[in-house]
Amino acid sequence: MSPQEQPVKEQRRTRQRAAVDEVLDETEDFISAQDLHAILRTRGMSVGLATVYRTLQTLADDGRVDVLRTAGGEAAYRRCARDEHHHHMVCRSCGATVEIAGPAVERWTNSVAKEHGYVDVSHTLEIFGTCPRCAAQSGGPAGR
Amino acid sequence: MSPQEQPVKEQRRTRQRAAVDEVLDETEDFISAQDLHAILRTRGMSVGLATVYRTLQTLADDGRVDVLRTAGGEAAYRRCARDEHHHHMVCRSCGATVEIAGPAVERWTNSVAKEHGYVDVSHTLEIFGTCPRCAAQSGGPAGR
DNA sequence: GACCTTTTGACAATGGTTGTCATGCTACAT
DNA sequence: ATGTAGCATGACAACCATTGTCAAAAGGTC
Repeated sequence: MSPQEQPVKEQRRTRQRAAVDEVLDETEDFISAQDLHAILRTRGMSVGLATVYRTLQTLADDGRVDVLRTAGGEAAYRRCARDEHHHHMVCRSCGATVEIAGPAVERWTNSVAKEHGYVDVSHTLEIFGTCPRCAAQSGGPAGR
Repeated sequence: MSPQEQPVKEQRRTRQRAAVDEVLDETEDFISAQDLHAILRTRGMSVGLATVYRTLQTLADDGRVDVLRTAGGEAAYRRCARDEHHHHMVCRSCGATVEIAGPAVERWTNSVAKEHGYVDVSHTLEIFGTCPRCAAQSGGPAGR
């Protein structure tokens, strides 16, 4: 309902944005602005921290990357493979991410919203767990 | 699986904790540590900000309050009415909160997790929208 | 190349949250 | 009631992610 279709404001192509884009392309899992900045530094491509923040924010606003708040309150970004709305299941130890679509959940949230008269609803849903690989490593039984 | 049942560490009862508890009891919606601290000040019950943070954190650790990260990354707390796992639908403008239980969602997340071999899963789900009252006020049609 | 805008970057500023540590208070034993 | 031990408190500094500032640099155009 009312999906303000701003055709994504035209932007200039700069070395810095290309660099951020590149890292996002190569990175499978969620990454924080700070980490991304650190990686750029490592590669010798010096980009201002503020610029990284601005670039990621712009990408997020345009829906070209997914944003996720970690438990610590930091923002993490990730290039989304699919355009439609979807969610993520993230591994607590290695960060491996699985994109998941849940039509059922979408329907459910909508019905709940309608039931209570809420309009213009959105929602966030993230699943955290331990992926098979990490589970296998850190000892099967004897949790910790 | 391994629900580390720490019987809630015994704690001393202090004036400050009682004060925080009281505010939580009276507050229907999510409230940030800062706001809670401000309220205490208003009432003349001076409690250190650090103490408010510590108290809320402890309560959250013990599962006696729900924690929610706002879009801005701030933590908001709320006494949960029900003990079992549940979610919230929060109004963007007035903060009115509805507690909702979604057995279907729980089952869905579990099946998704199992499907991908993830174990020890947890999840966060929050719904944001505009409650009927606020929707009525801020003009029906002509969004903004 | 000249020109106008957008973008960048270094750094300050902000704002929430946590750490520090001397002092205060609770709980419990005397 | 008094003493005692140790957790709790509070004032403030320290942190850390993020945002604001603004002059200098780069992109796009003519």
